[in-house]
Amino acid sequence: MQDAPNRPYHHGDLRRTIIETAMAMLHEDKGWQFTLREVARRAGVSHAAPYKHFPDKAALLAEMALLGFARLHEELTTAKAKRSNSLRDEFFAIGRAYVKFGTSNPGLYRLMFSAEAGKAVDVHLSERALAVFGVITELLERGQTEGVLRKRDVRGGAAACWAQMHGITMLTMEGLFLLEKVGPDPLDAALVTLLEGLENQAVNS
Amino acid sequence: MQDAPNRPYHHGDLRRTIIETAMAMLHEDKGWQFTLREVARRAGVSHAAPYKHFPDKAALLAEMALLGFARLHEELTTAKAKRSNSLRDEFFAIGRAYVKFGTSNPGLYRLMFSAEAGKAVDVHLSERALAVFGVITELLERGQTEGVLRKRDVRGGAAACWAQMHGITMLTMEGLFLLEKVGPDPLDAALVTLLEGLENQAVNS
DNA sequence: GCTCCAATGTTGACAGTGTTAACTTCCGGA
DNA sequence: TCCGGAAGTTAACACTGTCAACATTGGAGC
Repeated sequence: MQDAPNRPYHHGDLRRTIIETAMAMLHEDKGWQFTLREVARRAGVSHAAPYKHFPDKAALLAEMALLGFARLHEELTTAKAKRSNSLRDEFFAIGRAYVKFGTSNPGLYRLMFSAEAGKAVDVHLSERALAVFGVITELLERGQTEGVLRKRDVRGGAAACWAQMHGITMLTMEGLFLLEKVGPDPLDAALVTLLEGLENQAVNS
Repeated sequence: MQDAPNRPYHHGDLRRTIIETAMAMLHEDKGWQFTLREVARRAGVSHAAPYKHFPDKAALLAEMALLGFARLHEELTTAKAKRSNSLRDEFFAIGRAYVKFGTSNPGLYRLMFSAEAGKAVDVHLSERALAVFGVITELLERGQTEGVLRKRDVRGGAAACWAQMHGITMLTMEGLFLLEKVGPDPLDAALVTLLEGLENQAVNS
């Protein structure tokens, strides 16, 4: 069932095909726009076929956004696993992985934070999106118990981290971090500043 | 010429009318989308009339984005002027003003950072956009010479500030700063964290 | 094994969009 | 006075998202 390659059913499992095709188009067209009809065309079905699987274009977008959060979460956790040394290393690893995800998939990242309808809130309250947020929260908690970070409402700190990473990612994606404006390595500069705002000043090696 | 109120010419000065109408629509429809034809309709002209003043819809958008940067710059400088006390106060005043601008004009703010075409870079290199960035840079420089902020490449610090404010603004606008996730006052928490990352730790009252 | 249902896919249509070309109107300078 | 060109209009083109009516077909129940 999950292996039959050709056309096991009527067409094959559309739904998956549609999502994959749409993802691919999101990747190539940097404009992060794609049309439902074009997706259908590439999938080799008629223009109305997608409506048998998604009530709406917005529904497809929402599903793709969820998928995006899953992938982002995955990348963050693998980045975190790779170096389990100091908290500082972990912090930078996660930060860079986050930004890299955005710059590697600008269309998808955009989608995740627009959602083209009042649905944004729904998507971000989903389990998968919260998992991403959880990675940050967890890191902060660990830092506080270790005494490396100053003790404070973790949620506020997480908000700061999230906003900072999101901001850096968006501005980088858009190509707005121009050398004249922002110096040679704005990403690291921003991460360092953020980290030092979180750190416990007493513990300074 | 610049005062004739009724219909001095063929219709009046479209161009301005078009921009104003589009701005108004951007304000009401939270979807930050508007159609050129609807703009023309409201302006009382035919749907092709705007093309005598703008080669493209993108051109209109770009012009509106520029206008947005001018307004943002204005708000930041007035916020800065109001309290010229400590640098810390000024910092918070500017930060809050920035975020407030975004949340009060979500459609416009979105537009300023999307620009719907490769034109984003052009817009952000414009004089007006750079002026906004200059407000931040200036603040940091002042802080460094006063010794309140630690000495470092100002451009990096400005990048951090910009990213942080942009991130906070976007997430707030989108309604993603949900209490459960992020605590009671994420805006202040983020600003405090940012500021303390910039501060000189020796000078701590 | 046959029958019928419901899921899946197709065709054709509708309203609406951005954009362009051909046409009309009309102001201001020669 | 006349006329060029700017400003506005109309009509069309190729699209889009969405929906209703129709066709196909795989599998559940007899």
